[in-house]
Parts: sequence; structure tokens; C-alpha cells
Amino acid sequence: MSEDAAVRAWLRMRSLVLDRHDRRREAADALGLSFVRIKALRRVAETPSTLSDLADALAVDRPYATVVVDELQKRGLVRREPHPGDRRCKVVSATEAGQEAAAVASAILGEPPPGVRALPEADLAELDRILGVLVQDPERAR
Amino acid sequence: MSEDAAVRAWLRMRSLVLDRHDRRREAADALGLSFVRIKALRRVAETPSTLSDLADALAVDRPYATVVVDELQKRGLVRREPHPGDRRCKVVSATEAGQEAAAVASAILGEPPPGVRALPEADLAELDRILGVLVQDPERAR
DNA sequence: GCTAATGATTGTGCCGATACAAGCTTCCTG
DNA sequence: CAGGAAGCTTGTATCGGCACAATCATTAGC
Repeated sequence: MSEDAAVRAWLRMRSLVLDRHDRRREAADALGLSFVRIKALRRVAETPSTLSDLADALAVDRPYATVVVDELQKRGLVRREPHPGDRRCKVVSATEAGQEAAAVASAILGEPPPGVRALPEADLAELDRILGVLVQDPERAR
Repeated sequence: MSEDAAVRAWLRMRSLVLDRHDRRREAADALGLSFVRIKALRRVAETPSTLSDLADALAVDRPYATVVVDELQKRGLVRREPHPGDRRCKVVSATEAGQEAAAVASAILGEPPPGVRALPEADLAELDRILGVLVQDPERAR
């Protein structure tokens, strides 16, 4: 029973994010950047990180992370800075322009489906709260 | 205020589906099929459809839908049948093997993150109910 | 100080994702 | 029936995604 609710809820969430309201293409068109690059940009705009960390966050291998950052850097959206304390690392962070671009992306990707805004106040609060629990969940165990 | 909750809830949902619990790769590996192909397979397994409809559902152009179906057919997962009533159309449906493969995919993709199952009964019910409203929402308007 | 781990980069290469153009069959409408 | 619309297929071509292997720079452990 609750088994079913869990699966059903999950499938619904997936459907919403992946099918009914997937605006990734839109964001990609708006910025002229591919999905991964946008994800990388948004990530470093929020928390500057080393190439390795970024690679992990994007779930790609390190060499590819380098390529992605190269591209972003070529466009002046991010910069590489030496890591204080470990000269092997480079810390990637967003430039001014990068922050702006990231904001544009977030505006597009963060815009919820109309139905969400149309929700009764109470439902919205509930939804938000429960999702908050879920994203926090130390389910680092994959 | 509720503005923020809507955006936040949406971002959380996205994060959950796209980052924290994205098992698409896993499904792809398990079946030896790419994302789009799996999506196509699951779709026709549930509701047989014409190539055009499928193309729309996948958000790809028709020629590509043909390619995707070709591949699935070559593997014996789907079959093309003449559309009764319109001989221009082919109706694509899953074979026995296709149904099984689709079930495997669904088992992987439908498995919710552990946190969902760990939710208090009441929260889970709420979540499910609210998401039900959202997916139903005639937000066909993109 | 030497050797092994860690991090970044470069070079190579393959495959999936698609779009676009063109052609064929079938259907519909005048 | 003629002409055009609708649906499928084939052919062509480009591009992004991304892994792998090898290389160089640093750091860390013995």
C-alpha cells in the first residue's frame, strides 16, 4: 500500500521533471551551452570547486570536466584559480558574466510548472517541507 | 513568500530527480539501450502508438523516431503493425520480450529514493496526493 | 629523497542524439 | 481523377557526451 504510494509518487515526480516540464533545452538555447556545461556553471556559481569535485558533482570523469571548464572559461564565464594550500588543484569559480549567465539559467530552470504556483497555500507548504526532508536525506548511499 | 516556496519546492524536486537519484544510466546499462530508446520502449509498452505520436511523446522529429524504433525492433522488443483504418500509419507495440524489458526498466526507474519510503505514512500520502494534482494539471500549456 | 597517490591536462576516438532533405505510399478533398 | 496533405523511411551530416590512456605537476608517506 504505502509501497505503491512511494512508487507512484516517485514516478509522478519524474514525469513532472523529465517530461512535462523539462526546460533544459530552453536553458541550453538561451545560453548557447549544453546541459552539462550549464550544470557545471550553476554549480561553480554557487560553490567554487576544484576540477575533481566538479567532475564528481557532474558524474563525469575528470578529463571531461577539464574540457567542460575549458569551454566555460573560453567564454569568460568561469576562471581557474590556484588552490591555496595545494598547488595541484585549480579552483574553478564563476566570473561576473558567469554569475549572470547562471542566474539566467536558474531563472529558466527554477521556474516551476504553473500547477505548483496554483496549489493551495497549505499544499504548497507541505510539498516544500516534505521535499526538503527528502533532499536532505543522507541517502548518500546510492 | 509562497513564491519562494514554489521555486524552492521545484528546485528540490529537480535536484532529487536529476541529481540525487538519477538511475537512468543504470537502466541504460541494464538493458543495453540508450535513454531515448528506453523511454520509447516504456511508452509503447504502455500504450502502442504510431510513429508520429511516439515522435511527439519523445520530443524528437519523426525520422529519428523511425531510427529508434528500428533499433528496438531489431532487438525484438517492439513490432510494427499496420494501422487498421489508415495504411499510412504503423502502430508500434511491445513484444513479449519488450514488455519484460520495459518492466525491468520500470523497476529500476520507478524505485524511489530511500528517503521516500522512509517518510511517515501521512507525509507520503500527502506527497503522493499533491503530485497527483500536479501531473494531472492541464498544464498542457507549456 | 624516493616512490606512490592525487590532481589536471591533452589527445584520441567512438557512439548516441538529432536535425534536415528527399522520396515513397496512402489518404483526403475538390 | 488530380493535387496536395499526412505518415513513414532512408540518407546525410553534425555535434555533444564522455570514456580511456598517457603525461605532467604536486604532494604525501616511508
